[in-house]
Amino acid sequence: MTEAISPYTDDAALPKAARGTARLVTWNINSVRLRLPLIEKLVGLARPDILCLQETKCPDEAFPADALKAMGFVHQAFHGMKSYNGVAVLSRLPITEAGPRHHCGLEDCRHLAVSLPGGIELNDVYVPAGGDEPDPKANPKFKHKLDFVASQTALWKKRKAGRPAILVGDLNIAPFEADVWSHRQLLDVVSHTPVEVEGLAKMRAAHGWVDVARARHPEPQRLYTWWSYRNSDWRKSDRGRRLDHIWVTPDLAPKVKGFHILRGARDWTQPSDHVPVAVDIAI
DNA sequence: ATGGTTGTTTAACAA
Repeated sequence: MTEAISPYTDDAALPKAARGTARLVTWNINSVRLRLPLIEKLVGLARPDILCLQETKCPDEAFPADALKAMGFVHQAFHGMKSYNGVAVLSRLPITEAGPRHHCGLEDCRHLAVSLPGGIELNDVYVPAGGDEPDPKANPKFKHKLDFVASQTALWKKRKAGRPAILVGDLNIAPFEADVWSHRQLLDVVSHTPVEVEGLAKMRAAHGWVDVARARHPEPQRLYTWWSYRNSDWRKSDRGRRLDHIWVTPDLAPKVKGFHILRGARDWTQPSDHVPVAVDIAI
């Protein structure tokens, strides 16, 4: 399963999905309404069968369902709110919503679970960013982040193993040293602190999740999916982090036939600060 | 060390 080649693609270099696979793309879109043209561009380039979005920033009654149907996503599940958060699963394949939406006693639109044909459960997750101060006592947003990850851990621990499942999304944690531009300089920066990394490791272990990116591209290969808006030249400084993840249950790992980080999207007009991440699975 | 940018909504707030 290991590949020495880079999973990064710029616009022209993205291969078609392998025969007999479905292509699933996850993307923190940072406003679905503002970036509809970018979704259209992604669809033309990558032809995803399923597109999982985070940070749609859009209440359900204002969700651009018709425009996305016109792009071929006739099956949709979305769960949004005003201004913040929001997740959506857009699909060419039939989906039915199944599973919990709420965590930490909040209805803050960070998790959607759907069933795919064949009974695979797909989870679209948006973990809280956690604010600036990595101290749960001083910073309620960081506490919420840790609590949310713990809630996910409890959920996956009690879920029966053996059923094929996929978990994707913006988990807002870069778990390994090669997932950030400087391990040493980010040890105290929310997204890469030891307590978050440990929390995410527990969540992963709770269901035997396979981290697709790292299974195919082990350390020390550096992998990022997010580059801050606050760098004048993101490509030159390359101060990225791997915050967006695709996890599969062990039975699905051998069915993963392709994995791509669409880095070129960071240079599109009015880009998201996250880029799309794609996986091709024989399902 | 600090500040750097973006989106939603309109001066903060979150990321």
